[in-house]
Amino acid sequence: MPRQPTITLKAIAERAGVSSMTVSAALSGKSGNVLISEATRRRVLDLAQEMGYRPNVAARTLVTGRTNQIAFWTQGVSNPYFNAVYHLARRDLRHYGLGVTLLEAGGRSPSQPLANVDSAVDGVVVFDWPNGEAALRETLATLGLAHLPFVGMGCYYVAGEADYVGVDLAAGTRQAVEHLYTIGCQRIAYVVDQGSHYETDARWSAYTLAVQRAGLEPEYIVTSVASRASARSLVTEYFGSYRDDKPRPDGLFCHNDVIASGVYRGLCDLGIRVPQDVALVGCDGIEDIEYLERPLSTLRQPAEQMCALACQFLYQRIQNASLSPQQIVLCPELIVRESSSRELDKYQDISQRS
Amino acid sequence: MPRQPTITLKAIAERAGVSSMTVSAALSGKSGNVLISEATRRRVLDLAQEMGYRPNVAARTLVTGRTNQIAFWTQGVSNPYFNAVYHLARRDLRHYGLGVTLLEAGGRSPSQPLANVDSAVDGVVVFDWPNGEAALRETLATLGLAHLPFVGMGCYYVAGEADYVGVDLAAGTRQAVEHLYTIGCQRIAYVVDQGSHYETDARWSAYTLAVQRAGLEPEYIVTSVASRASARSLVTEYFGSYRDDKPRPDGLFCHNDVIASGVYRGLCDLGIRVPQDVALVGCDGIEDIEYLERPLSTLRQPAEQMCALACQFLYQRIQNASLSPQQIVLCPELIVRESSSRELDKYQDISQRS
DNA sequence: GTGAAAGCGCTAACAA
DNA sequence: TTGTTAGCGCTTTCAC
Repeated sequence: MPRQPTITLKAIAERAGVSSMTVSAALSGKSGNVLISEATRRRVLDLAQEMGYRPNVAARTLVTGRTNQIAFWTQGVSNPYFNAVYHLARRDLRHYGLGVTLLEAGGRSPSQPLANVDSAVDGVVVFDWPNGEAALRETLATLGLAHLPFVGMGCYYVAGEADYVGVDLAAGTRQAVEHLYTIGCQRIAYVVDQGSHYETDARWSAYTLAVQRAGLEPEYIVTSVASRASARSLVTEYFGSYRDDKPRPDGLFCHNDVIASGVYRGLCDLGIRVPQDVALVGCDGIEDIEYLERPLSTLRQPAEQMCALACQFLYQRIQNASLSPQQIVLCPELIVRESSSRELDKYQDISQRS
Repeated sequence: MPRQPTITLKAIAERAGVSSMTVSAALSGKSGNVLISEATRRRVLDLAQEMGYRPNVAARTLVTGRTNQIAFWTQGVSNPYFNAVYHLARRDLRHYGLGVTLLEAGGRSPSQPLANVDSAVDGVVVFDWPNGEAALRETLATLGLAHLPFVGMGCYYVAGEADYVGVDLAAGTRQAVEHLYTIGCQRIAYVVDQGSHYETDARWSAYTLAVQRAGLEPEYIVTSVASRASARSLVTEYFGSYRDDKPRPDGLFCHNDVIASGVYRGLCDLGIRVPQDVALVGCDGIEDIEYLERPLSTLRQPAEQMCALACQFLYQRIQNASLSPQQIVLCPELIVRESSSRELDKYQDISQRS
């Protein structure tokens, strides 16, 4: 690789007739005990501009020990909600001058990615990590990163020593179930995928409780993976096997919106009407479920606020490791759209228009 | 920041009773002229494992001049198709031991991001860059990165000296238009956003030509931005203002699937039936348009193959800068779904079922 | 205000 | 097969 003629501090220093240290100080605008005269600063700045100087990040990192890179640690990458959150966090971190490296933790332990190509980072944003703080710290320790600042973010959170921004899906789920009950659903099921460790999920327990409190029987519809296709075929199978004389769910709360949209399609396949025959509520708040012929209700997570706070917490901790833990829990918002609207008559009309 | 006790090569060397250079060679498995005995190698490897050694990437980069990081350069980040492509490329590059830094070029010149926090990279994947190779090289030169290897990828490509993997949307667009014509559309319009420099876009010109060749009049429906919301409101306005006695488009080819799904929703709003009243074809092949009540036809881009080839080309160029340019053009695939199906009778039935 | 010297952790060259 | 030396480009410390 033809390494192109690198413009170093020294090169600028020579042309400016000063030492390379002076150039460094001038460029970095140090307000420490080192002061550079306005004249030299200008001269150096102009020269750097003119010569097209670009600092060597590796050299700087080597001596300062700071990379200005943050790892964004996630379980999976194939969900629109993840992408929305990821890009929000990227933007927030950029405001702090921090770049982002995406870390996809295959299974429960992301040791592989962290240990690999991914360059060193100054901190980690841990998104929707379901295994608790202890396990997280242990994993980090295994990687020799015990002291690496991190912030938890998302719907899994437990009180601990770490900074986190939680989202209280239990409260939201309760709301969603009550909503379904209120509009008249008598058999409310929960659609979830196996991979979601769903027995320890706040949605699962909150759903179970809420349904029981309403005097109904919980019913779990479990698909193998959290994909649209999988949810669709599951629904076709599950609902397709019902006879007319047997009761079937008339309200579905879905673990997330991707599942919900697969479920919706599955119901379409069977000619089951939403919301008249089955009402549907998803979770997350991804954009595309709003654009279905029958827009889906959802439990919208406060992604913007969550990211903003988490990035702020992390930035502050990087600046000052001895800060006391910052922990906050946000609430999702139940967005009621046509898929679970009580004004059934209205939709009866519309569905007959064609 | 309490810098934790770093495990360096030297530390391992001392414990192993060898020089740090030996350790370096043993760990990197050098097959060059430097050979390490199997015994020392084992000892060093075990020790490194035991002490939890993690190489200092910055130091390595400083001396080798290689970061093993690739910049993924894109125009915008808010499109599901982009996300799909991005993650595909990430995976492909990881196979080559390369990490990825996402570079979002705000306007036409991404100088800002490249010059900023983003660490140095060994190469660039340029995705759907509409401004041509010359402009690209110029931009790189401005940044002092004239010799940085890059590969172009996507639907904008022109013959030149650079490696690229193109997608021939002109051919695909022709197919799409002909398809719409074949199923009986007599007034086929093109829905596009202003930001897409659409007059220089292959889709635009191919659409225009194909429509004219069919003896029809081109009609451009132009929205301000490429968002679902914008497309939806545009359609509501555009079609809402038509009287029954005036002809209106009965076939729409959309610049991309995001626009298509907004258009679809807008048509729903107006009670216009798809495909009976208006047939719809999008472009890209994002997943969620397959899950609408009326799945959308689309011009599916060969994202997997495109990414695989582009990453391969880039990797090879990084290894060997003097390779002759590798250029290839792939074809999109027209996927016909219900939104433009000719079996209108069938859908007539379905739409009356409720 | 500025400069000189040292060194971050690693690898490339050469010598042994 | 292994060790020695040098240096990547930058910042930090301390002396001037």
